[in-house]
Amino acid sequence: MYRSHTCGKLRITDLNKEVSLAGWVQTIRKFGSITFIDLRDRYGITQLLFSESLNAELDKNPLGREFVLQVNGRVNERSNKNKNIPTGDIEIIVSKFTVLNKSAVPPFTIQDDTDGGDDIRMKYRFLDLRRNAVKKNIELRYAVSRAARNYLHLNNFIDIETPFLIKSTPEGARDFVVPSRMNPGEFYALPQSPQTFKQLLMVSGYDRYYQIVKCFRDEDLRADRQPEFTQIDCEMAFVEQEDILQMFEGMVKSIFKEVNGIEYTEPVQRMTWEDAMWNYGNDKPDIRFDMKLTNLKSPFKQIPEEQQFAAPTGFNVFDNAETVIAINIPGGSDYSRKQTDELIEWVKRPQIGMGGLAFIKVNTDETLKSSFDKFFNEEQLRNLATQCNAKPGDLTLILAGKEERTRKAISDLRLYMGERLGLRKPEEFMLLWVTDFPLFEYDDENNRWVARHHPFTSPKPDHIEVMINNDPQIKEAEKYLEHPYANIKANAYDMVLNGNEIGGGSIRIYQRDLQEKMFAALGMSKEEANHKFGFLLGAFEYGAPPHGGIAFGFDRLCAILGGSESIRDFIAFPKNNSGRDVMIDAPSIIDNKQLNELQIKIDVK
RNA sequence: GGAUCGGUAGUUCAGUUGGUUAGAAUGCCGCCCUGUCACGGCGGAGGUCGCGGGUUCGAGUCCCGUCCGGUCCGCCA
Repeated sequence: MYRSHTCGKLRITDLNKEVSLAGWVQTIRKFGSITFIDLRDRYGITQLLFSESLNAELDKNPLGREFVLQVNGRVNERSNKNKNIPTGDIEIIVSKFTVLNKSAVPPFTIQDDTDGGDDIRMKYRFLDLRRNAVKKNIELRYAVSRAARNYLHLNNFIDIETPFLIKSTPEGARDFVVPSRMNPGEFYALPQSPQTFKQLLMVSGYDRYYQIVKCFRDEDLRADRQPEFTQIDCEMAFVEQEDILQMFEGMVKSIFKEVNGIEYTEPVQRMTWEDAMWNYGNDKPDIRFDMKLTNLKSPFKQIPEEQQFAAPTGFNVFDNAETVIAINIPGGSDYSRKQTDELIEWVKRPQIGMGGLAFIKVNTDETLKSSFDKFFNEEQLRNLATQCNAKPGDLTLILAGKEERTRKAISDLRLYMGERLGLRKPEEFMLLWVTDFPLFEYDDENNRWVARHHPFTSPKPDHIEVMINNDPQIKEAEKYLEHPYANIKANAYDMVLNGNEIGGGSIRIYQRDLQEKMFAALGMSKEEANHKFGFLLGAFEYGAPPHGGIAFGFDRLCAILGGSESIRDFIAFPKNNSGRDVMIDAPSIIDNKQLNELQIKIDVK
């Protein structure tokens, strides 16, 4: 037996017990005739005391950090207690020790506050995982998984595995492909999600399915995006949108409670996509703080008469712009020239890409100062400020330009200012359902309409006719906002947590003819649709029930619950920005024998 | 595909206007220490300044290229 207890277990109540422990050497503190060693395992740290003959023996067999050590000894009360650790009242007086394995000097310190940078820690991820900071993330991930499974199990969902080697259907993201040796020249694709399989399971009568499952997308990465990532993938039959929203806000609340101890009792707020875009410039608004936008001019939506841009013409930046949007910063009037200049530089960065930023200060004495004073008289300025809800002491920021870019920029600016004002409190969690997404969006690059969510999403019943009766082909990309398709809404919904999309889903199409019309609307020929999705269309002929579902980004959810921006911290063995695993050095070249078997020739430029 | 920041000791970083022998902290090694827990004290070793080219009397520092890493845009749900 290697150990009777773990290194986190023993307390003052275990005094004088004969115990054995095994673990890794965290630190060695030598004092000539006695030596303290902190022994670490997954559960904690216990102090070992080597004295007299044992200490002499240590001198003959010097230990190092991260050596694997097994000891026998007696639990002793410390003369100087350490209040910082749970085992701090006791120590083990060692009577026998065995070095189970040596360790090379680790390239960085295995401590909460390590000296290692990201690069070296990823290369030696197996050592990084020994650190508390990483370990608690991995444990949190397991807690989230457990909470989700418990909830879903209690609600009659069953976990069914679906295949990883499937057919490539390049809609949306790029597929990872896998060559088939037995079928030369042919390839499997790794699933971007188990979408069609879970729909087939609904046809099969498994009316509540879930899976915590790896998905794969061959797209460029970010701090919150990995090529392989995990989803909590769910589907239900005989449900309407409302059933799904209820069921899954229940799940997320249950995860909050079990993982973070948060009682989220109030119902999750709802917002249509159009309102989200209009008021926040963003389809995943952070509603922990208000600061709604004031739309002064926009082709996106008809602005009601009473809210229309009251400012007169004369300032060409506003006059020439497609869109003018303002945001009011409470208490911002004391911003100095330097600070407003900084904001202007901030929006001019390539990532934001605006030409500039206009502002009006409403000073506490109600005098006005704007960056475009010379174009307007005081009354006009005051009207504009009032229209933006600016009160004495406020600063109103105004962006003008092309609709899409301006809306995105002001949304980014809103988040940036919220951050600066400390309104994005990390300890606060605010959920939101965004509903009624557009069914289609226009792909400028390929000049065609594509499914915003995916092609299995059902249109709002009122919009089916518009979809069927209009030709998707349009010639001028500029006109897409006026195309009837631009206004078709989907039975689709996203769950948003603190400005992050954590889940998204839809009520699906379950009739063959409507699904065929959907494919046609996306510019797919009958043959193409049959070739790609014939199995699904066929299944819909055999009693497909109404169904819908949702998928949660598991890694991201864990990261947010753990208070981190980066999902890499919550994945045991993540990949870097270029999709590489720097520890095992993948991907890598394969040898000619393998290539020959696959009948593949490499032609790298 | 694009933008941007970085690469100097095992590690994290500093290195001024281009100028003698490239520094600090930490880690590592040795000696001393009976109550430490970020132990302490003394001493020591440790560098192809990512790589290649250029400018210059002289390059860690300036220029060009390239590789690697971080962040973001495009892309992706």
